[in-house]
Amino acid sequence: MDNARGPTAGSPTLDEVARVAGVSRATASRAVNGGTKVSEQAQRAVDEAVRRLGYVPNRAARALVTRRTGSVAVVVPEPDDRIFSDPFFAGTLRAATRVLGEREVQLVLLLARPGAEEERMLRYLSAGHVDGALVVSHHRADRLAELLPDLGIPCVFGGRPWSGSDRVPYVDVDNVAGGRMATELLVERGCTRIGTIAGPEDMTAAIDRLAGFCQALDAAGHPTDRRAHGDFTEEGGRRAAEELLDRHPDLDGLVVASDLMARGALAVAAARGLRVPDDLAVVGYDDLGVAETTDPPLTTVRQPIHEMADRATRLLLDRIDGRDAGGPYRVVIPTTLVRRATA
Amino acid sequence: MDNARGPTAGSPTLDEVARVAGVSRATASRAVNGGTKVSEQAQRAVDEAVRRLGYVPNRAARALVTRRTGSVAVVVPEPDDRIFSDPFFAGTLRAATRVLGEREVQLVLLLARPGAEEERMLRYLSAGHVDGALVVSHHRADRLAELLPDLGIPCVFGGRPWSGSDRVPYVDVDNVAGGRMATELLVERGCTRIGTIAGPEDMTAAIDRLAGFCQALDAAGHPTDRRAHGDFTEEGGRRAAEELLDRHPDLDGLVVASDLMARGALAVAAARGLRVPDDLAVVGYDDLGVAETTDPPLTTVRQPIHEMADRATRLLLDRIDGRDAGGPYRVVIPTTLVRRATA
DNA sequence: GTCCGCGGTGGGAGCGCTCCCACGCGTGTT
DNA sequence: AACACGCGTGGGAGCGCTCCCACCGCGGAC
Repeated sequence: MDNARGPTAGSPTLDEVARVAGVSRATASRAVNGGTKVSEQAQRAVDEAVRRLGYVPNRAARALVTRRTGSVAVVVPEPDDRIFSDPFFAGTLRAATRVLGEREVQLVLLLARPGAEEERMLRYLSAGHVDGALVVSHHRADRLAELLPDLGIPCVFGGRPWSGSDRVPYVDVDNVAGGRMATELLVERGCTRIGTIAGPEDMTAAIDRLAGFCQALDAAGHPTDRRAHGDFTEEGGRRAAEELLDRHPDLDGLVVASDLMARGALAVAAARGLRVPDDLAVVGYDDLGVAETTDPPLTTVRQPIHEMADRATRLLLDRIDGRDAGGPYRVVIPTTLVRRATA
Repeated sequence: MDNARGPTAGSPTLDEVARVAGVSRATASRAVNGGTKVSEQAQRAVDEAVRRLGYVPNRAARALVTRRTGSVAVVVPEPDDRIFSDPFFAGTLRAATRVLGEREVQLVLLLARPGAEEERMLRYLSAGHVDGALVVSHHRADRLAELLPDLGIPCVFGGRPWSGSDRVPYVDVDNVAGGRMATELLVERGCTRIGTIAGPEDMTAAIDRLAGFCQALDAAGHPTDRRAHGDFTEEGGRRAAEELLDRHPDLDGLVVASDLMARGALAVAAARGLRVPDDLAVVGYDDLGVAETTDPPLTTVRQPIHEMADRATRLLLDRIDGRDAGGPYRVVIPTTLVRRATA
């Protein structure tokens, strides 16, 4: 890369590449863009020129004519700080970064609090500044899943959206099955008084896990009314556990909708002198780092969020490229049970 | 917004706006871009046309001629998942989003693990795909602060970089003062056997806090060798506290470099039957949500990270606009002590 | 030998925008 | 009365790229 170059001071253009390679600009363009219909000789000459000049295509110029920006938005409609500590979000962002990076696609982060910012976000998306949107939405409040399909921009949801899930493609973890598996483990273990610390009632993941819990208990003929709700934080899990154990001191099994909440519950159990798993068997949910470090190590349901986000991103890319564009599309990734010491 | 428009199916162009407003494209352009030298009448006509057509400027076309992309990168050189749970990072991202949103500047997120991805990131940054970079870097490992200034792209660091801090503008919290304040509080309280749980030795924030700790103890004539290191996590704090209390069972004051670690330490103290603050006074660091919910509520040093990130982003924008471009620039934001129950 | 077809090529238009420059007009200065 | 100068304006070039289309040469089919 010798930066001392021709007439213009800035970065080299395709014209310069063409001149150095001794071909026309059109041929240089073809060669640069994965050369079909380019002779081997021309291809080599262009490659060499690109290397020598340190040529990098000008994104803006390309976008102007192709009407593609080469960037996608990751949309987070509700960025209270909690979203960052949410491993679901973190994992999604990581996987998305990787997949998009492979394709040289930019990741534009759009955080918007409900209200004015939400509107600006919609305007932004409809203005064609990005080629597509990956939405990491969680709560009932936002109506994004209803609005986005009408904007005419390809989008995919990471996690089933609260409403509009029939109109919008999404990739989700099989939370119903996950909740069921966790509960069945306790049933098989011989627990008969099984409760749950569920997640917030306005999040689909929480609803689904609770549904799985109920399915399993119904099938076993156990009652399903031993529940408390937490907010997916450790502190929330602690509070919910206190409440639940106050109401049902005879609990012998506990399904907790997140590992963080399970850690809080474990602390409460310890404080009350309950031995885990002998007096109280506990199953968590996530397996994203926390479960291995609890005391005792937590038996839990593993969410393959990395795989999920990977799939979601690729699905989005496919839709942007016009593949798979037929109708809504959904992928549900199976969960697995990871047995450790608490059940 | 009537989308049934003239000849072209796509979004309206400036030409159409000009035609509808009855002015030339040049005048329309001036009016759209914060009209200097535009008559009030023309301005009104253009505004009206923009409104009626739902005109949104084409970013690519604008970028092509202005040589400005209207986007900046937030660079995270080391995205192990922990970065996401790091409140420092979360706060930075939030504040940056807000400031950039005001100016309609895109936030492009660049996560790169050391190695091949790092190189791609540098190539990306030097290719002019973004107008500037806000680097949220923490560890000693990355050499970004040394490499970035030579790339000819405006950049600002959030948090003092490990090396190259003389060449690069940054905004940081005054961690030395913070560590000193925390320690002085314990000294004033009458503690004489004061220890610290410091952060990782390869992070400037941790080093600085430790330096402040030593300053205060030196000034008071107390020894500074009662230390252990943690990794800023609760579990790490727990381990460090065990180690420190094993070595120095007579400790009566403890300065902890993060609230999360302090929470772990608090648990250890409780397990050992130490009353806080009577037997052991504890001061944390961060005050970003955790400190309020510990038991007892944690006295801590508040990091105004939001303000920090806000300043950093504005500084970056200034440099991009050519203001303040003279030499390295640094801002250090003061910390404040928040007294609660542990000291 | 003529003609078609096809792989490879170059010319040129044009994507939507900004900005330079020249122009016309009214006002103030000499 | 002649000139300078400001402001608001429009014409036009050109940013760097892709893609359409015409072209050229060569092989095979007739």
